[in-house]
Amino acid sequence: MTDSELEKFKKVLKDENLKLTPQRVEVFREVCNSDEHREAEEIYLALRKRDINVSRSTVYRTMDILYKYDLVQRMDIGDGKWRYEHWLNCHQHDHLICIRCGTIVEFINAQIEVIQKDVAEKFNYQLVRHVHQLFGLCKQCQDTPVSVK
Amino acid sequence: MTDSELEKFKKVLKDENLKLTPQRVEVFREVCNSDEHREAEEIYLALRKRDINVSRSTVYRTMDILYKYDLVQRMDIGDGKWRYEHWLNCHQHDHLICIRCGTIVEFINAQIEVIQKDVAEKFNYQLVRHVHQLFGLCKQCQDTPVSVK
DNA sequence: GTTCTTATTGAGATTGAATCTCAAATGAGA
DNA sequence: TCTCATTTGAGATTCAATCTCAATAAGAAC
Repeated sequence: MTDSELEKFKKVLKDENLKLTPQRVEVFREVCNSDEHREAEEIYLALRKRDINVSRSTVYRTMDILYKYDLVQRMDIGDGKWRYEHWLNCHQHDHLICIRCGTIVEFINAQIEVIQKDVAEKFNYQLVRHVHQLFGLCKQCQDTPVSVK
Repeated sequence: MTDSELEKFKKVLKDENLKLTPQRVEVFREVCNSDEHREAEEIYLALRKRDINVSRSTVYRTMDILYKYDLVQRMDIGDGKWRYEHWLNCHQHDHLICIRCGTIVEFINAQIEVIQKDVAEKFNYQLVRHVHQLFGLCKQCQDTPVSVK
């Protein structure tokens, strides 16, 4: 987490009449300092591991704020849990997800964006956001035999 | 539900050593006779409305079977509930979803399929399935002012 | 620095979709 | 018709997420 990132967060809190608390800063720091796509629980555990005491409730609540004000992005891969990633550079991207090991890779494709706009226009929908996820087996999982117990 | 659809279902049950019960047939009939994208609970309530007594448990369990053997398709639009649609014609399609009224429209775009394959190949992923959802406002919701309470 | 007000925190309770449990009922092969 | 493994139904359980509320703390005013 750079100073400018922290400043951005402070500005959001100020603008929204939310208080700058050590807990909120620590949650934001934890999210900024990782490129993974993590669940709230994982972020909570990572904080505990660093001996930072923030309750589960506060992690969930802070993630809501970060998401609402576009400081994090979140995704749902169909298992009932939100995964969060920092959104500091804010470049739109989609995801490739390994169905065996769970590895998540980001990809960008300009063509698809154009087609999406065309499709929405064709159906008279005013496009707001999209979810585009490719599920498959990553190279490593293709090459690893499934263990039989 | 046509006779041939019922036969297909019977064949699946037979092949998988599952029993043909009236409850299973009624759940399958209910799903076949609607083009909506419904939750298990909605399917359960639709059955009750027709005075067909099938428990929630059985609806959930039957949907699992139908999904597993490709007799229905299901989707997750991020609200924690599976929506099911019959899969009798089995043509792959994606969805446009209105974020205000919930209307779901299907679309097909051959170009996107090609790009998806390219992306997966580029990252050495063996593509298995994908989720592609466009969220926005449908024409009617664009034209309807939001009521203020 | 002190006071005051209001937002925030933490712990545990609650929610809701989905799954699990187990006794009773039932399909379907012999 | 008999037998037995499968299925059903009702309620209990799971689990991520949200809610509740008393105690705590931020930060504005002085």
